[in-house]
Amino acid sequence: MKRIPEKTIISLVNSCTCKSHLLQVHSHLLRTSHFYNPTIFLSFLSRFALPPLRDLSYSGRIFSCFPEPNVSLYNNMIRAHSLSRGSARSGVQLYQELLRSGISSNALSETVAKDGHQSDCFLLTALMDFYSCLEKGGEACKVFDEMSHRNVVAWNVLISCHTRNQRTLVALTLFDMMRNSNGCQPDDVTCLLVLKACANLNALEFGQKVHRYIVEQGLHNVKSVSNSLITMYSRCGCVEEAYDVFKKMLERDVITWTAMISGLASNGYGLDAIEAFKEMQREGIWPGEQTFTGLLSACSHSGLVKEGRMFFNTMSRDFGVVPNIHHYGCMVDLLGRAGLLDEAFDLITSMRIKPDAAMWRTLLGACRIHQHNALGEQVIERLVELKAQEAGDYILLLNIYSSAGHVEKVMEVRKMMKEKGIRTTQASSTIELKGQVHQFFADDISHPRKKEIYEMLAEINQQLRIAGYVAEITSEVHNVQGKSDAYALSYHSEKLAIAFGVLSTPPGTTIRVAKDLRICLDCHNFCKVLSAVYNRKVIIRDRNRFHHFQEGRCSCSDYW
DNA sequence: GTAGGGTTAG
Repeated sequence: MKRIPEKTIISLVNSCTCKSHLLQVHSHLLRTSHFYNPTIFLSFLSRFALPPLRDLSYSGRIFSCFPEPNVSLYNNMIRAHSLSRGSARSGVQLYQELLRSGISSNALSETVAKDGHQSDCFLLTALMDFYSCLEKGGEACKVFDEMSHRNVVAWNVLISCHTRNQRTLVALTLFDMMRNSNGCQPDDVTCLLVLKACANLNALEFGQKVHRYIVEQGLHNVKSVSNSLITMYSRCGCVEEAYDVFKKMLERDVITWTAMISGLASNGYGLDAIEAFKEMQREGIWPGEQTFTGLLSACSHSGLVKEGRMFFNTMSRDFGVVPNIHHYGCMVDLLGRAGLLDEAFDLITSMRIKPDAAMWRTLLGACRIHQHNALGEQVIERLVELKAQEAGDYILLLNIYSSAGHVEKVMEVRKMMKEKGIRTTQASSTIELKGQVHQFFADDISHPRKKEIYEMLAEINQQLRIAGYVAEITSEVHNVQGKSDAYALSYHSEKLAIAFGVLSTPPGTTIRVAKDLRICLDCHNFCKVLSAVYNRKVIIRDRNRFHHFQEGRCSCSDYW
């Protein structure tokens, strides 16, 4: 067979527009050993990685067929991938190849420098994102520090790297740094990244600052920025502000509506969420999978069993959205809270999807509300089978036994936890004052104003007792290794944060507290009575659920 | 061309 010249093959490869043609050329090359020519090989890689094919997994696979890839080839592979969207994600596979071949990931930076690409901004940002995906934030920072020219995308990649790797506070700092620098200023993408960080941190004041910047820069007409604002305000418990942004938008898409519906849902405005869903259809916007997650969670948060059932049963028929694990989870939550535990259990066992740990945990929470010991034990067994049981699950089981008065069973679980070496995580509550975040743990004595805080808490307790508040200490167990529960109960982290809030804000100011675990029944009652006695709105966010306390009432249909 | 908005149940 006549050997085809290299040039011809490359132009042939470049003219291929579909995968099957490329594969034909590929098999011909393998037969003639042409494939192992690095230049031809690279043209192949690029062809697969770039539009219109953009098949990164395939280019990864043919790359791993190459018998002796050298560092330069790896570098070019990253480059080929960097020229396509989602490059860094497939870069993870590439990284594993690198490790197997004995080249360290840091060598990539060196390679890029050696090959004279250090001024290539696109390649370096792709490299940063690549490190970020590998959770190697330090390496990403290093690349950023050594970049001679940083454009706004490089900053955004850095910010996204920190938010992705649980360093949300750093993301906020970077926003300030960018604004104070002489170089590029935050753009729409920077704003939505930072707003997401604010939403996670419950950092309302910082979020408001970003909002002001958005208006100053005229970015408020960018749809994605407005969508992020809606989420930020909702996640900080400010539905009115979220609705305000929503109302002012000139054009709303499915994401806008979903953000608004979910915001209303998590803040306890179930009926408004359903109303918004109907309005959305009147405006001719077609709902998506996530719209239904928001809608069903609205029903579960507000105890709307009939409505939830109706949406769940018709979503697939009327809107073509097949229920996924989140939808089923919302239904289990909805039925469980309503006390329909058997129905919830049947729903889980009848699903075509395999239930995950979170699903069983939802049911376990319902067993705890309705004190259903037998089912609770069964659910724990399922979690053990999944090897997914966590401290929080045993605490729930403890509370199920404890409120049913099964002292022996409580001791049994405690013993089991000790034997298995299960450690509980310490809960904390945060409160933002003048842009500064204060964190409290249970029985915390580390705050500089601890004396005033404890005195204020004692005074609050006294006032609330007069109003009829009785500390509930029998049914709630929170910390197995801790001191006596009665002691720990009166100094829960949220109570300390609230006392600090009452102490340091003028009368009538809303108190906003974020808690990382769930609020207990006693603290819930405490907040209810406090909102009436002190005439203050109290908003507690525990995980993703909001509790709005006002005039002695809470927005939730049940206590959590 | 590289970054990027809605869900994730307790």
